[in-house]
Amino acid sequence: MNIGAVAEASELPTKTVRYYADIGLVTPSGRSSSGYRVYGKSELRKLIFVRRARSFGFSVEECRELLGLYADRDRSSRDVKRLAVQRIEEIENKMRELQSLHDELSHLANTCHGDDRPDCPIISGLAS
Amino acid sequence: MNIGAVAEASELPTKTVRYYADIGLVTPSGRSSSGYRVYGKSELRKLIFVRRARSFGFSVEECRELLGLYADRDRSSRDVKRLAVQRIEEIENKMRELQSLHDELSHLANTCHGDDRPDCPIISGLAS
DNA sequence: ATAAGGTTTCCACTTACTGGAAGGTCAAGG
DNA sequence: CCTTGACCTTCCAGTAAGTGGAAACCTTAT
Repeated sequence: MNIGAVAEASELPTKTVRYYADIGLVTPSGRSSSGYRVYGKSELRKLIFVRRARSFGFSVEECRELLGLYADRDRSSRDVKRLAVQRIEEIENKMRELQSLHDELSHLANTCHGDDRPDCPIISGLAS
Repeated sequence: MNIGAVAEASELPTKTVRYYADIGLVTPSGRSSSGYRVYGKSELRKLIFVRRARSFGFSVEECRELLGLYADRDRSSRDVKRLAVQRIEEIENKMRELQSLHDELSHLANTCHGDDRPDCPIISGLAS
């Protein structure tokens, strides 16, 4: 598989696949005679894994760690669970923050008449 | 006020205040004879405004726009409300995403025994 | 043979700062 | 008067995770 094919199969932009190769996160299995990156099934699986893990909010470095655990099936699941639980807590914090942001902002927006008058509770709310 | 004072008063890092000056978001009212940035009450108000708007998720460029509206009290509140409503929708989208992320991830974490056994549903869940 | 499209490398740009180095300034204490 | 320490200046570099573009090479089809 060339980079375009593996990019499509993994649902990642070509640029991103190349970037992952550059940073050594998922390296191609080899190069063609003309220098094209060549990927196999196992790299494809890793790329899909990374895409999903990234969408779960794992950082690239965490993906690297996860990929290490993934590759080494002798590792305990404890390490993996630790990472996941940490992520869950971060997500919960982020959601709480967003909730209060949302509440404050919609309160302001609701009290704003949104017409041509210059008075705006959003502006004064932010300023106060 | 020197930069340290205005930074403390606005609850922003000095570096950030300097950065805002560099990008022309909040420029000091002048410079002292020795080249120190000098800030007045009006700049302090703007910095506080920006800090709050940033904490609401407005980008720096949106802050610039907001600051323009803020400065020009003849502007209608429609423009401001438009920005705010847009932000609220983005926040709601983000929260929905986070919610499904959270649900999926906690499902995986809950089914993971988290012991020394190498089998891990999180890993296989991400891989599938 | 040529055109289209895929691939290569390299470099710059993005967001919103943050850290650090080298050096100038200011106020207080000895 | 001198020094010390806190504060200030500019400039350079780096962060995360890519994205965009340019110039040139490769492959495939017509």
